[in-house]
Amino acid sequence: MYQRKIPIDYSCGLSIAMEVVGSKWKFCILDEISKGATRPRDLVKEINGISKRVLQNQLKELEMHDLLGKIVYSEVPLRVEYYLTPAGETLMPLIAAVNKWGEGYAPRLKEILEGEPTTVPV
Amino acid sequence: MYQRKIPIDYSCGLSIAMEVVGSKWKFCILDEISKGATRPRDLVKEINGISKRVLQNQLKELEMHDLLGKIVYSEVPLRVEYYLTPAGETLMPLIAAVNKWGEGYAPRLKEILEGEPTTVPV
DNA sequence: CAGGATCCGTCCGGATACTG
DNA sequence: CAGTATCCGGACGGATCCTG
Repeated sequence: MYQRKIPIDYSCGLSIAMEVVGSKWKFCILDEISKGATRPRDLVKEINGISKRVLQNQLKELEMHDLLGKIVYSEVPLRVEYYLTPAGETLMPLIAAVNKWGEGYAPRLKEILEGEPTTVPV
Repeated sequence: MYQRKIPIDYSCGLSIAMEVVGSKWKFCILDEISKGATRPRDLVKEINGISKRVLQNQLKELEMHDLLGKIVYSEVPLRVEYYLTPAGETLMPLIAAVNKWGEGYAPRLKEILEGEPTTVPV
C-alpha cells in the first residue's frame, strides 16, 4: 500500500484538500459525473486526455475518500455507475468556482503559451 | 522543454485551471506568500514536506504563468522576494474556499484513514 | 464493459555539489 | 541565500492481456 513520507497535517485545510482532490483529474471527473457521465467508458470519452488506467485509479481513490459511490448492475455486459455522495456534492460549488476562474484566466494563458507573434513568420 | 501530449482545451475552465494550479503545492505556496513568507527559504520552512528543489520548480512555473512576481536584491547573501501579481490575487478567494472545504472535510478524512478503533488496542 | 495484473520505458524528485 | 546541474532509484503511467 501507499505510505506517506510525512504525516498529514489535519489542522491545515489546504493540506487536507490537496491530499484528497489535489490531482490533475479529480475535479474533472467529479464535474463530468455531476453532468451525467456516470460510467467509466463515458468518462474516458468525455475527459480530454485521461487514460482508462488512470481513471480507474482516480475513481478508486474518490470512492475511498467517500466522494463517490458506485452501483454495480449485474448485467452482461457489466454496467457500473458512479454517483456523487453528499460529501462529493459539497465540492460542486468549489469546482464551479475553479472552472469560472479558469475561464477568466484562459486568455492570459493563451497569450503566455503562444507568445505574441508580432511579426508574421515566413 | 516540456511538450504536452495533448493540446490544451481553452474552452474548458477546469482544464485551464488544472494546467496552471493543478499541482499538490501551488495553492500552499500562494497561500504562504500571501501570509508574508516571501522568501524561498521561508517557504521551505513553512510548507510541510516540500523540498527546495520542488519549490524552485513550482515558483518558476507560477512566475511563468504570471501568478507570482519576483524582486531580486543584490545583497550578500542574496535576497529574493516573491509577491502575488494581480492575476495571483484573483486566486485568493478560491484558495480560501478550498482551505475552508478542507477544514470541513478533515474529520471525515481522519475517520477514513485511521479507521474506527471501536475497541481499545492492548 | 469494468477492472485487475503485468511488463517496461519515462519522468519525477531526493541528494549532492557548485556558482554568483 | 538563490538557483542550476548531475546522478540515480523509485514511482507513475501507457500498452497489453485476462477474467467475470
